[in-house]
Amino acid sequence: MSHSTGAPAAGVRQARKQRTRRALMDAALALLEDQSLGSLGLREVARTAGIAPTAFYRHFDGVADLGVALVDEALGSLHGTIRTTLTATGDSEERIAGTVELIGRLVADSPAHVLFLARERHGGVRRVREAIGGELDRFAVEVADTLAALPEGRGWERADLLMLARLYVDLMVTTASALLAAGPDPTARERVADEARRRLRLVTLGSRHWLD
Amino acid sequence: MSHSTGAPAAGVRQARKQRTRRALMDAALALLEDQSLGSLGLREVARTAGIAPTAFYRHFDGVADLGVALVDEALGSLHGTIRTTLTATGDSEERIAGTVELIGRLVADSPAHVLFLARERHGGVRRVREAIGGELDRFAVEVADTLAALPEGRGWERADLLMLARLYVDLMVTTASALLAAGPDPTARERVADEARRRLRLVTLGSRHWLD
DNA sequence: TGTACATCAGTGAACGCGCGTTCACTGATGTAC
DNA sequence: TGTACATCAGTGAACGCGCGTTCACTGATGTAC
Repeated sequence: MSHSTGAPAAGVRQARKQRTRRALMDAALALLEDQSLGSLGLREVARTAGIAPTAFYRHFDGVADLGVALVDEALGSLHGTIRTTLTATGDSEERIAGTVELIGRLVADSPAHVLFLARERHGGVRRVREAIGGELDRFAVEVADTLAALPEGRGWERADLLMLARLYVDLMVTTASALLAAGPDPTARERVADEARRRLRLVTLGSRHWLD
Repeated sequence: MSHSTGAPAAGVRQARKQRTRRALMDAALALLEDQSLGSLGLREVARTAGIAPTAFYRHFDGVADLGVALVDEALGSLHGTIRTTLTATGDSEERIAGTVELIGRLVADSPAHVLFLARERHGGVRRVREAIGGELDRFAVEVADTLAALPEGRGWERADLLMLARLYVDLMVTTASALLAAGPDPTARERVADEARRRLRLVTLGSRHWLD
């Protein structure tokens, strides 16, 4: 039986390595639920992942390096998503609701990643802090570009568009973090979402009168 | 000479204890410049403060306890200050400038405290995180009360006032943190201050049309 | 297909080190008379 | 003011422990022929 079919042949080793790497990142995310990256131990992560401490080095230089990989994973896939939401048809109230829903889904789907980002954005590990800052900056630039292409962005100076985009990004990060802090209680979550929509409404209102 | 004047008599011991406590907190603040509270060691702090590790326990239960004391110190004195700025006479543009200046002064006067707050606000030590959250909440309530008493606050619902107050608090924290990240370069600092003023202008603009 | 050799992810022992916490102590400060 | 006792901030030795990193290794997977 075992030798009958044309097996995938190559890549078994590579696939196993990927699985171990995944296990290390998942273990780290779980442990980071109640501590910060700076206090996360290499042995602790390896133990949780079920491998020997020394095998850690086959995947990462150290814990900070793993942290940077987590940043890529958490924010790398996000870029396209927000553009879709912002350019969705409908009035601004609908787009606001869509944005808050998007954040809600993000937090529901990958709570550990979101917590990690909120915690390490100003955390004690420089390389990770800078990686997050860089990603969020690039993200803000994309939002600014999207806004520039919308009718609402007509006549805006670039600096103002960037300011608005960064404000939106900060609001989104704050909302995500507040949603996490609210815990699993639906009432508390709805309260956070409601406040987030009010904030977005206020900012949208301000931007509508920016050129007055 | 040494026995001539009526010396303070009592309180020498207490004064010395206070000085050691101060030294511990200063040592911690210095060490927290490039790490987070969760990875800060008791021995490390004691060593930097110049006392034996065991003496630490005469002042704090542990590093988390010291962290809570730092939160009180950093935010406890702040409450009165912002009310003065918000109720200052002048148009909104002047009050915006005053607020950003206030934050600038705060960051210039106690950079270590501000960095500590930004870092531990979402940090890995629950007690400290909750202490900061509680202080900022109380702070937002004060801002909301102040806004309610201003002519601009007429006719606002309480929930909206609180939303606006919390938004202002978040903007201030974000600005303080961005100022720190900008480093000592005056040009970079001015760029951050400029963006902060733009943000406040936008939010003020939105609030002016909130009741339309 | 079968064989011989190369690669390399994961192992386990070993190292020196700094950690948090305990304990009995010291000696200056405080207090009662 | 002087004396005798109490308080208590800070000391220093000692403990067991988990840490990050090194090293030579194993054995399954990959490759060349």
